[in-house]
Amino acid sequence: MRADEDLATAAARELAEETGLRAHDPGEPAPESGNGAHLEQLGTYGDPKRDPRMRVVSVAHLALAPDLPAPKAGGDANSARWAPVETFLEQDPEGDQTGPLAFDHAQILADGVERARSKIEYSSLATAFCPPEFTVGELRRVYEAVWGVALDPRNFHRKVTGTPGFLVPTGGTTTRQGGRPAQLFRAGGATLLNPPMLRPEV
Amino acid sequence: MRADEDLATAAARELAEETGLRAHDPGEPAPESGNGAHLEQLGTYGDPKRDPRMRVVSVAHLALAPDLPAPKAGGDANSARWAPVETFLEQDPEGDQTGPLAFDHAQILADGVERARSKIEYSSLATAFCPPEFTVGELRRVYEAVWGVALDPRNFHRKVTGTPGFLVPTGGTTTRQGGRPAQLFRAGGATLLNPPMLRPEV
DNA sequence: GGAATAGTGTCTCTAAGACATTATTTG
DNA sequence: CAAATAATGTCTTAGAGACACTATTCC
Repeated sequence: MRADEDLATAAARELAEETGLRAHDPGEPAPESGNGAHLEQLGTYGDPKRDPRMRVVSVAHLALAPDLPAPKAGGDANSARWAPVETFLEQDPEGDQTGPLAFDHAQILADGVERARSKIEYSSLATAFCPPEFTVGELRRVYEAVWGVALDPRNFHRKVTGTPGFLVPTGGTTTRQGGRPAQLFRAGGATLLNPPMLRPEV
Repeated sequence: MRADEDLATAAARELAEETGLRAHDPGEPAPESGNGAHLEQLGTYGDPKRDPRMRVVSVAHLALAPDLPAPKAGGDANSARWAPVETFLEQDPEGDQTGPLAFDHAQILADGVERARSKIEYSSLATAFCPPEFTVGELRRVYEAVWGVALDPRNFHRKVTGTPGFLVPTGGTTTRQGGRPAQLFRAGGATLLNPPMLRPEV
């Protein structure tokens, strides 16, 4: 953090420096220009033994974004890259604790994934994973990817288009390959979904 | 924080020093002995201007407890006392920002209240406001107090007793003044309510 | 008996889950 | 036409909201 920075400002700056993603303020919808990432504070990790070298207190943040520009080398993280979360969250069959992430970062990542899974149930935040204009099918694939389940396309369509303020039709349609064109939507003003979209029980 | 303390440990120690409340680990049910407070991290506040005197980053915690022992003077907070949240969250009709709490503490308190209101929807955490054994009516009054609404006693009874793992009858009954004795329950093992108990829309 | 509180039952309506069908494009 | 994807419709059932009634205590 710099001397004149808020926590969220510092997180947005670091995110931009290492990934090129520009974050917009939470609560506001994604900007028209696209590439705007939703950024929110996740939690603070301060166990005195989490980094054996020295006492470090980390304020973790979670970003949701539709597009992933090539990460920029340099800055704090020379080896920044994108990877699926499963790469780092697989249960180690041996049971030992040597995962691919340092310190408690696997726990932080798991907390972030759970936050995302939980938040898209009760909010319209899944649209943060979509470009400014998107189809119902694209939004459904966001839910399916985040939750790791398959959803019924017909019930999903009925649910999201029936929730007031969730989706606003732009009038446009997609040109696709081998299929009926889909209506385009953008995120509506609603931030809280009522009733929520509960993930199916396992 | 002390050099060997986790964030939660330090918060629990400060809470005990100033209020006498003993916190138990989150995830675990309240201890039999009673007086155990649920404690969880709320969020971290680090705006460089939040305290004009110096740069302070505060990790706020939220505690839920059934009993409120007399706060102990001494320690950091000489004037510790219990008060209803409304005392500090009333909207100032004048519109100026001079509330009774210092710095951004009104915002932190508002965030904590919203966290509590939201969490008792999807979890069995409302039992943290109850003593080890309690009645359905007591649990209902917790919901009514936290949400600030009136709930239908009959629908509430049906809902909470019908949710598996939420309540476990102890067999005992209360002795009351002028009314049918109520069954006593303790918190069951379930932590997540499915389906959730959604607060009524306003 | 009357007041007070606890607990059960019934009806209605919303919404989710399962599933069939129609619509519109490309090749 | 076949294949692919989008969109709408129907039926069933779980569960929330509204409301009436019965049960058990103290006064």
